Amino acid sequence: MTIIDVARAAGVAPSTVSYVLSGKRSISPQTRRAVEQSIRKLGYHPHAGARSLATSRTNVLALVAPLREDLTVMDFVAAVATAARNHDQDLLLLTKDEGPAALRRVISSAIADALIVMEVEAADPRVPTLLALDRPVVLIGAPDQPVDLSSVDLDFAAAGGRCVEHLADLGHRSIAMVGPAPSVYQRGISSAGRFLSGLTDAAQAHGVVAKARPCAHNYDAVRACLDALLATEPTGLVVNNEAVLPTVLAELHRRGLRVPDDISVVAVCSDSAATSGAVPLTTVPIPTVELGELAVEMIIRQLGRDAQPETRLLAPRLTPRASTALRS
Amino acid sequence: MTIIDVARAAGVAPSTVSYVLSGKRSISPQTRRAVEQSIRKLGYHPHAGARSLATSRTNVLALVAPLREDLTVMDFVAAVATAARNHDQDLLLLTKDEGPAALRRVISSAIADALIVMEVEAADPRVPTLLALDRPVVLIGAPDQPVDLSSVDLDFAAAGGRCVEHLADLGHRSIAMVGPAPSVYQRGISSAGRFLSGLTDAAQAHGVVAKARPCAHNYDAVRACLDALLATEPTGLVVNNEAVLPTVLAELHRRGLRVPDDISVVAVCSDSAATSGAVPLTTVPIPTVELGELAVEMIIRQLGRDAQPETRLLAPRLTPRASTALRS
DNA sequence: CTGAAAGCGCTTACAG
DNA sequence: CTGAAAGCGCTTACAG
Repeated sequence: MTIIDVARAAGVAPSTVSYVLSGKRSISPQTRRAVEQSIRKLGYHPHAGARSLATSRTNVLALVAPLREDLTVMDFVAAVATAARNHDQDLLLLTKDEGPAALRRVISSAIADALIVMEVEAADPRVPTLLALDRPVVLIGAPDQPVDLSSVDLDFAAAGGRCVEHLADLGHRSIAMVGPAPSVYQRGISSAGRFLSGLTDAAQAHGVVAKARPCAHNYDAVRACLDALLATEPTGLVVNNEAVLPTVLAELHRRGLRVPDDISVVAVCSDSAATSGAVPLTTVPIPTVELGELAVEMIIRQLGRDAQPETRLLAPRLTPRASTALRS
Repeated sequence: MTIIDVARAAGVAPSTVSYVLSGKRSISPQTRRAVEQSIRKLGYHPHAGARSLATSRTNVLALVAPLREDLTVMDFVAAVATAARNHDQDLLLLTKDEGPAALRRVISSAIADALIVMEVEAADPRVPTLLALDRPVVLIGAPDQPVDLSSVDLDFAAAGGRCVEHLADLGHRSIAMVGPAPSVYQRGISSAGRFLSGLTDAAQAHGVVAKARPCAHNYDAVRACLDALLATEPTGLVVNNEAVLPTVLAELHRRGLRVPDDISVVAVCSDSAATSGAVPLTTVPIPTVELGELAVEMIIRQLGRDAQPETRLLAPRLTPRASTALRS
């Protein structure tokens, strides 16, 4: 089933079929109709390899994702996959631990046209490769030190600030934050640091006392973290660590702290995590759908003409729910 | 950077480079060395499209996944991606909601060689397409009515039985089960039904009273479900619904039921969910890594010679932890 | 508005 | 053990 079969069935030359498909030159209505009918009747799909050989374009985007158990990562993968299809691109999935060689391979072999890379760390060994590739690249998650690559991210500094502002508006004067695992800070995932400094700055600006701690993903770490944070009896708690969120809430309950009566809680998490517990949580969601769509749009734009690297930070939005209340 | 450049650099014919790469004929050690050196020096990667055009093989596997917020789905995607790379295949990611047309497109366009499809439902519209494609297909999750396609899955009937057996061994005589959402049963995801009947059969065999309820993913549903299940004061609880697990545990605590003192809990969930709360949970994990590896192996085998469709159900393993104890 | 043909970069019979 | 050449199925200048 090739373009020649379609051409024969429609009584035209193969090149005409090609032009009907690409729309790159004007075709008489009758010819177009005949060709389109043959295509449909024969169920013709052009051979991707042949097309890629002729055009040096694959219409495949590669997404490099850290494939761990993490709902936010899952959300991003889903968002990028959907956005890619909306732009007539297929999505190749690469795992983070394949390293720089996989990026070279996929581009040099013309398996994909461009790369979307999640969670690029400070001093990430993939950055030099990404730059050398000289292909469209968009990072999801702005890196610590700015590199000469495009990226999209939530404005985590503003998000940290927004959480403080919300609690301050409700009269809270002492707040605490459960952060990501220490390893996240160490690896230089900048969102963690930016959230923290946004929170700290806003606390200062609002005259609020703020205390922050990282928190690893296990029960003992959660207990130790809360022991430290609750010592000064904060009335507001910010949780920027979706993995430990259920455990944090369970632990507050165990300690006799009612939400929001004794302590207000605002979390950075997905909507489904926010609404599955007894108390619906006030959240600043990570806009994965918008970020995925934006990343794909930027890649597509770069595939057209070569654009300058740009960084787009989306403004956070806070969804108030029942877990935050006026300080009693 | 083509095979001709490599050939020139090594002083051989392009076909020789090809044969060095494929190992399909014997090459003198000197020639081989020269070619391999040129390949490395030039950083040569064969053009995937050209290769696919010449061989009608892409070395790409397509995975059709339901991209919702679900850690088990994430685990499967990660497992299949890793297994694919271990077999020198790349992974194209398709979403479940693209439907049958996407399957035809990907195969007819020679974008991928074979399909791994998750969560095929009873009367799934994709099944006829999958059969008509006449390409290697492996389902992850055995469908309700057996179809003429290969599949891999956990033996959910045995898993349900294993949970009962474990609780019965500990002296429990009345148990309850929190099942997946009603919609899951309705859609005919067979794992839910098979788990339930395995549990029911084993209960009968062990002289245990068992009560089961589906449970949607929100707080009210969890409360209603537990209201119904706890009315008869079971001493053992089986949770086959990872999404509501934290909420179920929180709700038990709220009702003053201590785990495992008042009620033993065994869950079907990932290890990370099992160990993040106050009480480490006895679990029957879904062996996503093994299933993903198995699915890829079966696909690769089918790509070689055409094999008969086969269904492989992996035996469940139960990991005892602190959430189950002798009935007091 | 349409066609004939070169060329994209591989693989693999065919030949030696 | 190695090479020259046909062919895979497209696209796109070139020509009319």
